[in-house]
Parts: sequence; C-alpha cells; structure tokens
Amino acid sequence: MSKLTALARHTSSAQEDYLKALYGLGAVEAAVPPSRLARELDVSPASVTDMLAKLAVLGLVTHDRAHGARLTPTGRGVALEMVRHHRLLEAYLVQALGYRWDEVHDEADRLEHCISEVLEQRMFQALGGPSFDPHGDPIPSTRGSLPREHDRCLLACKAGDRVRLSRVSDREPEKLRALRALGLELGTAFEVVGESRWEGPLELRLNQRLVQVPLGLARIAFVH
Amino acid sequence: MSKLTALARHTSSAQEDYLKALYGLGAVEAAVPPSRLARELDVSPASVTDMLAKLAVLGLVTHDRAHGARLTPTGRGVALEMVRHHRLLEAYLVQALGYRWDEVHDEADRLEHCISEVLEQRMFQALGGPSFDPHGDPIPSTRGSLPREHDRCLLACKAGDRVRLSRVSDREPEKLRALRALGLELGTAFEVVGESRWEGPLELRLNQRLVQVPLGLARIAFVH
DNA sequence: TAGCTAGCTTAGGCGTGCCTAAGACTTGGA
DNA sequence: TCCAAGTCTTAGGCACGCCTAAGCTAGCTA
Repeated sequence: MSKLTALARHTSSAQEDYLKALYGLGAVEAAVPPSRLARELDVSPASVTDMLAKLAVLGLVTHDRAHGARLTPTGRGVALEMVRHHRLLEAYLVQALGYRWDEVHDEADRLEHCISEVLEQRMFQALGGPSFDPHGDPIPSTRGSLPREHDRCLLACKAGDRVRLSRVSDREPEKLRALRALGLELGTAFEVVGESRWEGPLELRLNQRLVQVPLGLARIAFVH
Repeated sequence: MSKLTALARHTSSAQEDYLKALYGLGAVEAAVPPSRLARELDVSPASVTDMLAKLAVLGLVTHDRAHGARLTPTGRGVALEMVRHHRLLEAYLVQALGYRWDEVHDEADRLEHCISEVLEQRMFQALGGPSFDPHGDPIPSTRGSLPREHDRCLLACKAGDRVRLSRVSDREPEKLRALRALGLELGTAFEVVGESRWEGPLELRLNQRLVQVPLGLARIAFVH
C-alpha cells in the first residue's frame, strides 16, 4: 500500500466511495461486476464505467470486461483508509459523544472523507486503541491489516446453540433499533431455541425470556 | 433566520464558503464588493459573479452592481451556522482531543460543512456550552446571536497600557506558533512598554520579561 | 447454429464550480 | 470634457460526477 494518505493523494469523495464499495464487495479477492457496484452505490451502470476508467488511470483498480473490477494494492489501501475512518468515527461518536449504534452510520459516511490523519490518530488514542466499532466490525490498522472474523450468521444457527451477538450490519438504523428493543446488544448471550421454519422468526432464550427474531433481523446479526 | 439547517437546505460546500466569507467581510451591515470576496476566497471575479447570481436566486444574498453583495436574513443564518460549526469544532479539537491552537483551522474548515446538528449539539454539550473558541472568537448561539466584542488591536495600544490577550486571528498557524513561543496565550496579562515606531516591534513586559512583538504579530492580536 | 437477452460501454447531455478573455460601466484625473 | 484605469459582467470552455438512450458483446437456449 502506498504511504500517501488519501488526502495527500487528492482522491475525491466519490472515488473513495467507489473504492470502499469495491472493498466491501470483495474486490480484493475476486473481480466485482460493474452492475453489482452500480446497485451498491445506487448509480447507473454508465456512471460505474466512467468512474472505473478514471480509477484505472489512477492505478487504483484494474478492470477488464470479462471479469469486472479489482482493487490494486494502492486502491485497497485507500479503501481500507476509508473503512478505518468510518469505523473509528463510529466508535468515537458512540464512546465519546453518547451516540447510539443506530445513529452513527450516516454521520461517519460524511466525515470519513474529510478527517485528517492527525484527527484519526487523536480519536484512536482517545479511545485507547479500539479494535472494533460499535457494530462489531473490526477497525483496520494503519498498516491495513484486519483481524480475521470467525462469526457466523444468526440465521445459520441450530436449535440448542448457545452464542453471543458479535456483529451487526450498520446499514439500517431501524433494524438496529429493533434489535436493541429485543434486548440484543453486542456481547449479549443467548440460546437459539427454535430455528426459522417457513420463513418464520427464530426463537431465542435471552435472560430467561423467549424472544422472536424476524428473518430480516436475523439476517444482519452475527454470532460466535 | 430560517429554521431549516444548511444540511436540510442542501447548500453546497462552495456556497457555504461564500456565505461565510461574506459574513466575515461584514456583509450583514454593508454591501461587500465582489472583488473583495474574490480576493478573500482566492477565486476569479468571474466566479464570484456566477456564484452571487446563484445565491441571489436562492434568496441568500441581495446583489446589485452599484453596491455589491449583502446577506439576506436567511443567508446570514447559513453563514452563522458555518461560523458556529467552525468555532465549535476548533474548541472541541483543542479541549477534547488535545490539538494546539495553530492546528485546528484547516481541520475545522473541512469538517464545518459536513457535521449534523446532532453532532454539533453533542460537542456543545461535551464542552459544557462554551462561549469562545481557542482563538477567543465568540461562538454564535443556535439562534444566531453573538456577544459583542469590546477588544482592540494590540497595535492600537499605548505605552503603559496593562491588558490581556483576548483574541487572535486563526488564519495563520505560523503566527500563532510564534505568539505562543513569545509567551502569549489567551488571557495572558502584560504591559505595553513601547509602542511601534517606524514599523518596528512593540515591546511588552510579560512575567518580568521584556518581549519584542513584530508588527505582523501585533496586527492579528487583540486585547482588553 | 442462430438468435435473444443481460450486461457493459459509448455518445451525448446536464448542473456545479471554476477558469480566461473580452466587453461594459464608473470614476477620477488630466 | 474626455480618456484611462479599475471593476464587474458576459461569453465560452473545462473537469467532475451523474444521467438516458443507443449500440455492442457474449453467453445461453432453442
């Protein structure tokens, strides 16, 4: 990964969004089809073609029609920087400023593009060097390494499994509020009592209480 | 002033910069010539003409050739919101994250455009409702009122004056570092021993020490 | 193998925010 | 009074990031 930060490299917000999305779609390991990226970013396929061409010129992605787009090592570096900014900001907003886990995503999405390396570092230090954000996602190190995740989706659990909530998707605030309302926070221990049948809810035992978890919530929850 | 926040009103970063600059140049009280604004923002006069036309359509400025540009009440509201964001961010960075007073300006200039009202409020609360930023500039209230400033420029002081540093311009980090190196911080008390003669330095007595203050530093310092 | 369809790219266009170059208006001095 | 200088606007253009519409390609199915 390049030593230059995204700020010094003057990548635009939009470019950073594309790189971050590519990273999230696994463009480090395998090529990502443009259509997938278009859906993710809610832009037209034509826009994706344009932007991928620009990013290719900048040496941030490789791109051929047969396979799709992949991040170069430099592109991965920029993407990881954005992911680090995003997750660190989420952690900071929750721990230092009293945000709830359902309030931080949009704020972090805006701020991640304009914080300096200095601010990043100060927040990191203020939090004592956190490893995870408020949704259980790992915060990449400055060198770009990520702890391997061993969790599995709540949907994949079998009746009788005793697990803890380890991670949730940060995308949908409403679902996050619903999970919290059911008593599910990061680290909450519970037992899976009933698996989902015919797309019905899962049933959990949590603090002696039986709790029904709709499919849509179970899908964004991960446990170990 | 409109109740809508700049975010909800979707003013662009650039528009907000123009409004803030106009506010700083006194476009509430008197019309500001476009050339002055162009110099301030380091853009061409033609760009200013363009942008003022857009802002006029949005009802944020009035603009006639004879006089120049003035902020409407709504425009003043947006400008003050940016000023509030900027100064609050500066205060937060210094007090909560250990920045020095010469490090905060650029960071705040970027962040002021993308923080939510929620974040603004959380920072305000975390600081206990501060009235001034680290350079002694007053932080406007949400309703847009500003405490009146009674300070005067250090340059205007006479020999024998006993005063305290109350405010400095936040624009030039190097000068801020130089002031600090001379022992001058907000609230520092000193006596003016010698006024500037033939554009030479002022002389101050500060903690029994005699200190020479170059004209360029005295110009950005204010006292009361 | 031929044709259809899904997916990608090209072409052309739009709004924003900037630019330079050239014209118009004002204002003060000769 | 009239010219010169400074100021402001107009005209035309560029990069960015997006769009729609139309064309191309490739792979699957009949």
